[in-house]
Amino acid sequence: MKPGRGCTLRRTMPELPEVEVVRRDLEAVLRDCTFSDVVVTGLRSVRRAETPETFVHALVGRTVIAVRRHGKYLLVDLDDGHVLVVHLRMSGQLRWTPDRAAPLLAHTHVRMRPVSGGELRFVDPRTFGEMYVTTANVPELAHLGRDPWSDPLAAEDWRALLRNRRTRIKSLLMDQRVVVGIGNIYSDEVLFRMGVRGDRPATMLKKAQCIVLAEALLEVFRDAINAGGSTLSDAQYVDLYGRLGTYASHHLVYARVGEPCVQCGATVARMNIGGRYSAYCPKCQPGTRRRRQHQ
DNA sequence: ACGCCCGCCTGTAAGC
DNA sequence: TGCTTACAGGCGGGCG
Repeated sequence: MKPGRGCTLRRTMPELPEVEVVRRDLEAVLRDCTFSDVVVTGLRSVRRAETPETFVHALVGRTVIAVRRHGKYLLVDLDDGHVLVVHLRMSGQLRWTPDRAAPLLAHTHVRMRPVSGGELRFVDPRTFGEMYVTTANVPELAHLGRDPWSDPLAAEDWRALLRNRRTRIKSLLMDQRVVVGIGNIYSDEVLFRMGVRGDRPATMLKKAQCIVLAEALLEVFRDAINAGGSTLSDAQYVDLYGRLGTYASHHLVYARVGEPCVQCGATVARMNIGGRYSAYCPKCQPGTRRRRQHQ
């Protein structure tokens, strides 16, 4: 029997705003640092490397030039032209401690030590996250689309992207080959502001809705970054220092299933789109012909 | 070529 | 109260 859970959508995985918050702190901490020592205890976190030693050797003695971000990927530029790529996926965290003797959190898989002291730790219970060192052009990320924060899309850009796309709009927003950084939380939040249900075909978006999309996405990202990102009840996402993000309290639909819509009072509902749950307001985000059968 | 769906994992909480 | 089990999620790869 299928359990009727009312409280889904409570998982936080870092999306663009959360990764940007981490990037800023990470750059402040790592810039001009030279790694003296790297300890790998979780093999899965460095699974792309031939061996853990390969990963370690690529980092030891290297100095960090800058820390960039593309979508949900962190890109740490090294002085030899290589790039340390970090993806937190579902449950990964980067944590900084000035004290190397500080107790390790459970699921600490990689520890990176700058000459100047302190320690950067990669913590990841589900081990979906990973890190690897690659060449400057980062071929692994060549298939990814534009970053809508560092390279914002205008309404016309969105129109061009959505044209002739039969994909459901939510799936398209979350398709990292099209634009990077948008996951379940921020796609739901933006779709609510657009007044569009996530299962509508992307190609059906009108010009006015594209204008809202362009504006709402930047506004939501800006507010989320300023709030330190979204941390939900699982407290899965925290920043480099373990601090929680407060943007979840500003969510209008995500993780609010069963609660009244802030705009119209209708009950926030959920639907499955491409195997992912989506929260939406049945009134503010009207569907097409189909009538809802229950409730 | 493009859409869709599985597998990877494990903490959590529903359900007994 | 305690045990079992379904489930969420991003992404890569395989399938249709």
